[in-house]
Amino acid sequence: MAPLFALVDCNNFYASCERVFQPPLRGKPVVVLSNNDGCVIARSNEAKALGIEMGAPWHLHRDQFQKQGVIVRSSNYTLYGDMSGRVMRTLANFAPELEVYSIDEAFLNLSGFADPVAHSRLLRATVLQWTGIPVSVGIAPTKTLAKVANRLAKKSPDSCGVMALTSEADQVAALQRLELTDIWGVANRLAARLAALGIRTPLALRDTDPKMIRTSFGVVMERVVLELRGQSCLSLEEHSPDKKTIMASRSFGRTVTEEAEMREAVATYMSRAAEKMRRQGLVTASIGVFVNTNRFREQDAQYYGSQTVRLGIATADTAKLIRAALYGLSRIWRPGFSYKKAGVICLDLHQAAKLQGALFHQADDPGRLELMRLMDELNRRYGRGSIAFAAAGVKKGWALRSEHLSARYSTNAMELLRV
DNA sequence: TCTGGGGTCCTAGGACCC
DNA sequence: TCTGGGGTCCTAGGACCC
Repeated sequence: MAPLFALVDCNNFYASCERVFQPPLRGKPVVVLSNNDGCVIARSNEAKALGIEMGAPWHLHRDQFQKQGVIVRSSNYTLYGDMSGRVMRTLANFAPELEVYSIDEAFLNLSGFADPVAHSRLLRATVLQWTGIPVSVGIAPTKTLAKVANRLAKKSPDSCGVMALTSEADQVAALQRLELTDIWGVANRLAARLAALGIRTPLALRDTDPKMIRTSFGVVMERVVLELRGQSCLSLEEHSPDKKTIMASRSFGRTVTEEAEMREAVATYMSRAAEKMRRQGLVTASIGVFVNTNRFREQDAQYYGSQTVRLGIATADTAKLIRAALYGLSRIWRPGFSYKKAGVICLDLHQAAKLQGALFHQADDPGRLELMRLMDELNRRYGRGSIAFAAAGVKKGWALRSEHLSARYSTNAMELLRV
């Protein structure tokens, strides 16, 4: 069956969430600000009409907003996460397969539906009724074209929030109404490089030889071209894969100059990240710590420090991770700078459940420590990659100790050592 | 004698997304 | 004084192995 995707996108999501709980905000220009009330991260249509840009720093616009009667809200991510869940659960009633793409977007598989437009109108009305959130729907044979359709559904008042691009003629007409940077996967840098080759519009990109694009821009851009032509390269991903990294970072409301204060901040971020990690059933054997100064203050001395710390044993234990993070911080801390931001990243995440031997949870057990010592000895004596363990597809030292220290392999370890 | 070439791993950096 | 917080994927190049 020919693929047919619908992209459902919540309109001005954070601003719409605020309105659900404060109906008087309806019809008024509303903006939502980032952490520390730094900059604008969501705008109602009325705010957009006033020319307020995404990312506009609040401190530069505070007076203007006041004059224009713009209503300003600090962000409330718990609320938005909860509202997102309600929207997604509602959408799940409208398609056999659903991919939650972001907090405010989902792809639906509508292939085989007799009247996808009517279906999407019903979907739209239901989501509004059940959650109070207005959405737009774009329908097309590829995800990239569904994105295009969605954008046009938002732009065209007469579409009533649903736009389908099923025929090639419709697709061509739609692409003519957009800029290159409106295309999913094309931002300023790539648009500039494309323009240098004379490719200045979405239609021109669509009509460029994909092989040539692949040579000059790589496989990602080649897929964009094919998808614009109606050839589906990106499939629906129903099950979101495990995270590969987890980050916790913040900009400070004011600058930090004392190491003690920075240590406190890093410890807080680390415990936050560890919490996230445990909630997702993951562990890490490697974390990154970074600090940096305020890049907007060009008159200040700039510094960006980062350090990766390997733990040896994968864990989600907050205390162990904090110790490691503070060690990392001590390596990169330089006195004399005004720090603006810091954070930690959990790298190379693994599912705790898949790690055999429960080594990670009982690393203090003498028997297990002995086995680990044996494994280290093996590594030293035979070299990495030369023993049976490596043949099992083990990539890293710590993984060798973790994933393959089951009963089966530990027996082999003893035998190898006797040789 | 023949001094190649494929494969993997790691890191850094670039580009994109919401 | 004041400018967000997350993520993903790809590529290039060097080290190393066989």
